[in-house]
Amino acid sequence: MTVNGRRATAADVAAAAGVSRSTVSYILNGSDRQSFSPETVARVRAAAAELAYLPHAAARALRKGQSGIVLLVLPDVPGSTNFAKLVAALTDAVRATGRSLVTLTVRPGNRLVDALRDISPQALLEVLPLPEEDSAAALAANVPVVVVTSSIESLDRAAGALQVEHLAALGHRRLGILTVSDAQVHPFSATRLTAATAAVEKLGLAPPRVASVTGPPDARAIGAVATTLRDWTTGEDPVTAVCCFNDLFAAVTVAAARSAGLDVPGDLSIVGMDDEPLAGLLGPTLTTVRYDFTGTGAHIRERLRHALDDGPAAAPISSDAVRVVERESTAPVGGEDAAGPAGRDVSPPRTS
Amino acid sequence: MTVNGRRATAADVAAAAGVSRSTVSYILNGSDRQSFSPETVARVRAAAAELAYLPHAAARALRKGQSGIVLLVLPDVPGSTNFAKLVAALTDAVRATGRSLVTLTVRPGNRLVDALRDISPQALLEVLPLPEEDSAAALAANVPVVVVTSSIESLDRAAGALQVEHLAALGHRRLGILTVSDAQVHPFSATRLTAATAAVEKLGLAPPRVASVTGPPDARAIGAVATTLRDWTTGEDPVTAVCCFNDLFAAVTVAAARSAGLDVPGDLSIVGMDDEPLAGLLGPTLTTVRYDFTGTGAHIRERLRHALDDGPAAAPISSDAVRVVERESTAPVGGEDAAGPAGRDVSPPRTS
DNA sequence: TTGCATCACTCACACGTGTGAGTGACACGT
DNA sequence: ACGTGTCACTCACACGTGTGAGTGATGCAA
Repeated sequence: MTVNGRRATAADVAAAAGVSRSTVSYILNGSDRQSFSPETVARVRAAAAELAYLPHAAARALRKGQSGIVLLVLPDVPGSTNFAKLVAALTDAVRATGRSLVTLTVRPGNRLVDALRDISPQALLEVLPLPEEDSAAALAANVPVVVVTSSIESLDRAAGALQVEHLAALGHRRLGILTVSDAQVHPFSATRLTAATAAVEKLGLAPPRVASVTGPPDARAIGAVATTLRDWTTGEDPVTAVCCFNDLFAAVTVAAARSAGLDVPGDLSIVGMDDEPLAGLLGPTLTTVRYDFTGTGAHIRERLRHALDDGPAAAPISSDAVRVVERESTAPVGGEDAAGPAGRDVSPPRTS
Repeated sequence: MTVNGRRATAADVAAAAGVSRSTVSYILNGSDRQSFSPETVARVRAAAAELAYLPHAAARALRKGQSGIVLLVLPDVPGSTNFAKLVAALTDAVRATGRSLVTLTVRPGNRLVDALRDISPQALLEVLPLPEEDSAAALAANVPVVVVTSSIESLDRAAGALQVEHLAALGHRRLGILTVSDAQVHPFSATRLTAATAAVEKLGLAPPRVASVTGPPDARAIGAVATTLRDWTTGEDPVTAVCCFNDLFAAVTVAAARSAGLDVPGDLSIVGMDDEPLAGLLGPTLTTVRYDFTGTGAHIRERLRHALDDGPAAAPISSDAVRVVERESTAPVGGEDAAGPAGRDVSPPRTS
């Protein structure tokens, strides 16, 4: 409610209830060091409700010395399922500590240091390394930075390994690994790549072929990948399966395979990552790796409590929150049927 | 820089420069009502830089009565390209008014009214209707709400019409329109649907068949759409082309057509919407409608200036920021070749 | 000298909270 | 009557800014 044009303050509530402003503050914040008669409490509560009183966040932050705002700094990446799922999990995690998570999209012309003049967060969550200038500003403003990337790392490691293990279980012995050179996602791509190569070694497979794609997943990329695939699949000891950085580039690889005259999964199995919604609707439907961020959310919650509320140090995160979604784009090595296994999650029903 | 454990304040800068705190404030804010000697200005600037002084956002907000924060309230929707592009455009638009945009993800257990205890935005941007409780809270907190949906509406209208016009230009006279019943996206789906039906009428086509899909784009949806397609394409005056709510459901429709024994685009042309990154990588690649939100950003900027800075009322938005991306899933009616036109944006190269 | 304007700067208040310290009234035990 | 303790509540400060009003010094015209 607004009282003569301005939003209601604690003083308005106090006046309406016939008590002092301190009384209002004590009652609404429920201090255990003060006591008030039940009828006063009721009167204050009623007045607050009547006026729809909401304490002014800036004033509260100034007085308490902490804002209750956790700022998630995101680069300006195109919408990805995993980021959306991650944001949802982090939102819940921050809420569970009694704070609020808001997201800042950092892009050219909108730097973190600009935003810090308008918002004073209690902590920063960063999922990708901040520009030097920005982390310096965070340091100067005395805002602790919690690096989410390190909490996801174990998931990425597990995911990279899962791709390889899945293909190895299907009998593939010679794999190709397709990574990307985009600097923005380098933390993820590097982790997945090293995990995949480590898994190859651990399983005793042949040394993998590795290639890196530059630029967006478009026609040019398809051409480039097609060239790579022709190279990989000719000669002796050809590659029979490819691990891709994500579902987008897996789709690129499918298209490239087609243009190179390779059947998927007959000649080449392809496994993606992230389980984008469209992955189950491609032809062939895409085998991929799906992330579950609920464990990550819990882990970040503990790390926040440690950093902000003097809680105990967070335990290492478990990495079993990642699993293969088996669809049509992978098949046992040497399998002559072009159909592949029926998709486990999504498959066109054959009902008449 | 932190001075004895706390972040530097204007008082620290003043002490370092040997002036009063007011002088620091006046110099750093560049008031034209006060004048200072050049050497004092230099000394203050140097001290501020030395201490990496950043004014406390909450204190500034409290004093000025406005926070400079614009809060974009987003529902918990899975990552979509259009939302990501929209957020980027809005970020720039808000920055152009000298404020900062942050995004709040509203989901069960994380209501706007909770967040408003931690953050006091100067304005709200809503892209989907807020729950009653939340808009009441915004009203009570005296925070103006700028409805983005209404600025996008003209784009949605143009997009819905474009789907129909594109198919009509290919000679299709009897269309199906596939919308969704998800309440969350109802503002968009409703606008696109009415625009499409209006375009059908305007072009003098046969009355369209309309169906609504419930639930996510999964196997169940494919089955349901397949049934619908069989109905639409049998009997006299069959449907030869379908407009879909977005690319996800267009992909569902492609899969459904395949399971119904229909060739795309030979028997049925399908046009999607949003130009998701994967749309150009499906088989067949998807003809779709692509949004450009730069005009929307400029419009929202003007509306913010009107609402917050006493600027003039914003002019109506132009709606030419939407265009068809022609790929393989649409073809002239009755065309017997299953290949369709070569994708204009993305097509697998046929080089050997 | 006096009056007045300009310059360079400082004083002091207000924004809306949260909270430690204080205060008057009352009850109770001695 | 008097000290002591509890109850119900209020006073007053501090958080860090932005800014209108004020102030002493200097210059300059009369």
